[in-house]
Amino acid sequence: MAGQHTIPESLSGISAFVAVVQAGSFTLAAERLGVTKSAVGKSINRLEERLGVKLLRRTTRRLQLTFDGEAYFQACASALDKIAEAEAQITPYDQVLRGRVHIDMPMAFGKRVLLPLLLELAAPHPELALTMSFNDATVDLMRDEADLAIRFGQLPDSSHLVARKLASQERLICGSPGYLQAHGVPMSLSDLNGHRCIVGTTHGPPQQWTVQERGHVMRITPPATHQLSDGESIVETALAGFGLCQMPVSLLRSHIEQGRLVPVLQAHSGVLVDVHMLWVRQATLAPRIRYVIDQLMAYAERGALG
Amino acid sequence: MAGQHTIPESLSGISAFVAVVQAGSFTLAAERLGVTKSAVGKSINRLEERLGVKLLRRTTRRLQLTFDGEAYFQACASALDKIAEAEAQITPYDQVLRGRVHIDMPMAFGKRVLLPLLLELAAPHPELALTMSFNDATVDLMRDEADLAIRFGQLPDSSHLVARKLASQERLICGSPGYLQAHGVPMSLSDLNGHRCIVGTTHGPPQQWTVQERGHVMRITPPATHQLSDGESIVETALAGFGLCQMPVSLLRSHIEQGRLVPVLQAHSGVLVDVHMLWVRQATLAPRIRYVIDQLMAYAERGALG
DNA sequence: ACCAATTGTGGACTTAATATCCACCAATTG
DNA sequence: CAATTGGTGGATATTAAGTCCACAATTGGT
Repeated sequence: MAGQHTIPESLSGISAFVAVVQAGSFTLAAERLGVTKSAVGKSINRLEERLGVKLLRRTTRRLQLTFDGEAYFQACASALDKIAEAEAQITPYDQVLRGRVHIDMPMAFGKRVLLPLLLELAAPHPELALTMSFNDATVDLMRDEADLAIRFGQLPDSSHLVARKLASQERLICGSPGYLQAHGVPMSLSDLNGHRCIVGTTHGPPQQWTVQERGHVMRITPPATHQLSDGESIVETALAGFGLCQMPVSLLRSHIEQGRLVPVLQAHSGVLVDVHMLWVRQATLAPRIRYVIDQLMAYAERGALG
Repeated sequence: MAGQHTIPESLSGISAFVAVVQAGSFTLAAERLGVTKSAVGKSINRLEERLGVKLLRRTTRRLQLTFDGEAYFQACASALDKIAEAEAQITPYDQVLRGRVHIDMPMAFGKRVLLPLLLELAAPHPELALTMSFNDATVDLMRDEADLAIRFGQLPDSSHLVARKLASQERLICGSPGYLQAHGVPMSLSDLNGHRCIVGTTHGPPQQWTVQERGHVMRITPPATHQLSDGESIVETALAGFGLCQMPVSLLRSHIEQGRLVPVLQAHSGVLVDVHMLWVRQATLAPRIRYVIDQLMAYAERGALG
């Protein structure tokens, strides 16, 4: 975002300078930094020369900041402070990641897409244990129930949650060839009223479908022949020829490729729904959780969740 | 003030890291930093190794910050920004200081004490010209009248002025031997009522004297036989035997040492008055002014203004 | 008032960090 | 499918930084 002007010419000497001011003497500063006083002196000389001003007035017994030194010190000290704080917050990955991470996922997407990836990322760390729960409830406050949640669609925006987008999924409306032969292929959204539709339940996958008409995204309520609380079962039901369903493309792709399901109303689908990863905002996240987050982000970047 | 925890282990690699994130690629960052991409890569590897976490996910074509990298970058970028800003504010002393600096000083103190020092500090810089004006007015708003003012006593606290203490001066009450022989030596503060006193004027040196009684500092108004607007003339008048005066010790020392003036009421004097240097707060002070400030502070530190 | 201790400086040398140069691999693009 | 672009890694070179002295200056103790 910002240009390159935000990078100082060099940072060498700054540590020494701040240390000296804080210590009040070259000798003590040198001790704290674990170098000789000579080294400290030269560092500061170099810094002063680079900046073109004197920073410290040295009178053998007492150190005093010059006019410029004062201002420069204020800036540097608080800057270093900030960096030190950031470094302190970083808990290095243990050589061995250990412990348990609980991930809560949508039923179908979780089993089909995420589960193999999670097993793969955990494999190199024998002491890393995973708890994977499958849950299609759109709202899950994960009160100590999970470390990580993956959710489709719009998010409950609460300030104590962190959300990261993993991918965008297209939702498709489709039905089995047998069903479409028997009931006809819908050509417009209003045609849906003559169809059998398989939808979710109140606390499970959405009961409404998201579609677009001439670029406008809208939600419609199709005639709900069957209601199911489990996304995977919805697909199964559609496969068995009991009606149309709208589901993320990742759950349908293999079936479509093998001709067991046929997309319909393609002009009205193509609406993207985001997949997010959520976790509770906290000062320091356990390394094992950070690891899982990072790896999932890496998979997402590679398009493995598409 | 603060401990040594405020200094990060090392700053090396941080510039490179921030540059890479801002540039969005190793190659572009390397170009901006004026080094090879290899160097940048290694810098960041070292940094990651030191911190024990990966900061960047490198996928050959696209860079992405890791969880830790994100947090670390925020801290580092704003820290470097602050340092860069501080460095930008520093105008290096020109090799040759040039221009004019106007210093306004108390009459007597300025002529006796400051003038030689100012001439001395200006000597190495042939192109540095000084304007020195002498003024005993206690309040001087120096509206473009001077770059620097030196003042005794309490300050007009205005937020757009910067004040730096140069020294503490003792004020002594004294009279000439002749006067004291004629009028007697005062032994208590109340004795002053029977004496002839030489004081300042409303817009010149103080009309009141500052004394202490059993540790309490108080201001008294002595019977003002003569009023003079010029501190130096006050001393002259006392020397001539016309009464007692209270003046800073630096203006009296030589006279006392030579026996031309004798301190009285020593138990009640010894009240310190601070000497301050004042200038108008501004973002960037001209180097020549900063130089004069710094040098005067240096003299003060050495006790040359005592 | 002096001696001793402490503190910053500077020069010659040494060490260690860091950059370069090159070849290589991986991913994208026309 | 070459050609181009972007990151990595090893061997080598270079430069930056630190050490180790001896020294000068200042101060505190007795």
